Amino acid sequence: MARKSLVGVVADELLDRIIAGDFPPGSSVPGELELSARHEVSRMTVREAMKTLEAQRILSVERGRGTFVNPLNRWASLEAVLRAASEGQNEAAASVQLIELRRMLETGACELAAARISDADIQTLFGHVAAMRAAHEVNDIAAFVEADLAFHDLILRASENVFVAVLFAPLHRVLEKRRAETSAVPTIQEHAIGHHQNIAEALESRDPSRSREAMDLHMQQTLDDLKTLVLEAP
Amino acid sequence: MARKSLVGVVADELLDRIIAGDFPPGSSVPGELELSARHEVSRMTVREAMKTLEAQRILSVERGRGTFVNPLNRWASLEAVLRAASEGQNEAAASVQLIELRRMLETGACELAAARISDADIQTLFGHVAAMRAAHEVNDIAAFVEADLAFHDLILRASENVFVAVLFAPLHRVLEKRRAETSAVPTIQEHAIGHHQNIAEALESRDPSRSREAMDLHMQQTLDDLKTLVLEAP
DNA sequence: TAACTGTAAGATGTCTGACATCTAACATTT
DNA sequence: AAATGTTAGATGTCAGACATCTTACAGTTA
Repeated sequence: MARKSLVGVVADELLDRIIAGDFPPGSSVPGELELSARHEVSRMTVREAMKTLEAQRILSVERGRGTFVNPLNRWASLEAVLRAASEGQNEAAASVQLIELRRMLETGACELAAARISDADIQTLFGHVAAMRAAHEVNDIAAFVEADLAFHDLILRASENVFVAVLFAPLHRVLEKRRAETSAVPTIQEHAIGHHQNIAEALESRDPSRSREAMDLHMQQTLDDLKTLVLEAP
Repeated sequence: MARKSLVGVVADELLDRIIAGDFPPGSSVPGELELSARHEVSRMTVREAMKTLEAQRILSVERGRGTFVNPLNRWASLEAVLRAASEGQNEAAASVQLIELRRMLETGACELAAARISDADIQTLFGHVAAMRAAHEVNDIAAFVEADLAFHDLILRASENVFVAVLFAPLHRVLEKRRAETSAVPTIQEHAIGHHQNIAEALESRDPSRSREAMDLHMQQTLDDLKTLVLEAP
């Protein structure tokens, strides 16, 4: 594990304090000098930390006046918004909203892919499904998850829409660990295999709306799985 | 207009050179010292510029080794990806892909909103449609666009999904000016009014799939309008 | 020969202190 | 009362220095 630089630590701590409500949106954060004293680093280090938060539109720096916290809906970092939205008892709600978002992007990408995916890629999709079946047989969770991710990634790429991939990347990072958990349940694995098979067949038929529907059912199942897991968790 | 700081200028110029292909993905950018000489600024200014690009996942800085350009699909900034994707003759394709993305988010949000929007908000929606009609009568383009944007923003908020709003914000900024152009055509205004009316009525019926369909038709029309405009443009 | 080790070059990480410039509030002058 | 000057405090930029990490290479040793 890479040790974090001081800049990263300061940026994290500052973001934590913002999320904790120490500096509500619209208010100003302490001056660079005060922060450098607070965190026991030089002013330049504080400035670099600020720059990273400014690039994510979390802070607005105004020369001569100070540095201000932007309202949450202007933040450009999905991870930061997730941290803020997961505060308190909102973690479950945030998880559901993330799946909702994923559903929009994946069903949309699947609909586009139906008209654009190559024959070779379709065969690869069936290959991934076969790999999922094989992994399920021998109870190899890691291999199962890998084939699962490859399946979805391929559809994303087959949509030939760069921006979808860009917006999906942070979502992918956030949902990664949760997917490993859900995929550990054998019953859920079987459901997933069936859904993936349906999606691949729908894409093979080149029918956009059927493809979208197939992916939508899969997403609905994922959402249901998450809800039962969240509800059952102590 | 605010004059840009040196940091912003250096970051922009560096991003320009990256997009121009001077430093392809995977390769390293010149060292901080070399860049500070090239742009005639201090090393600290270069470092702060790098930090902004690193926060957008455009660059990866590795201590002791150098600074490297990430592949485009890891970039977290929609604006930067748009600039890169619009290079050469790809601008039209990029515009189409942006609309495709907008379609996914707006239809998804509309579907969610159908089950969550309040009665008061629905009345406000009809109010916005009325405002669009009034603006159309007197040919007030600015007022028309304002009501149009307010209509869509309200649906986004009514979806009660924070992350959708976060992802949509940069899209909004990018598409803002284009919408002003398309909204200037009277025929397109009439089309838009009809579609908005349908969307509001669909939401009023609380039918998610009907609401999604109504928004989808609107997005389809927007895409068609864009295509004819792009094709007709000299 | 092969493996280990020390050295040095080059890169980023951080610090210190200084000066420049912008903003806002206050004091002064007209 | 309005215009102007002053000042405090904030961010913007600079210069130079030292620390630390990575890599390559030469030299040493088994």
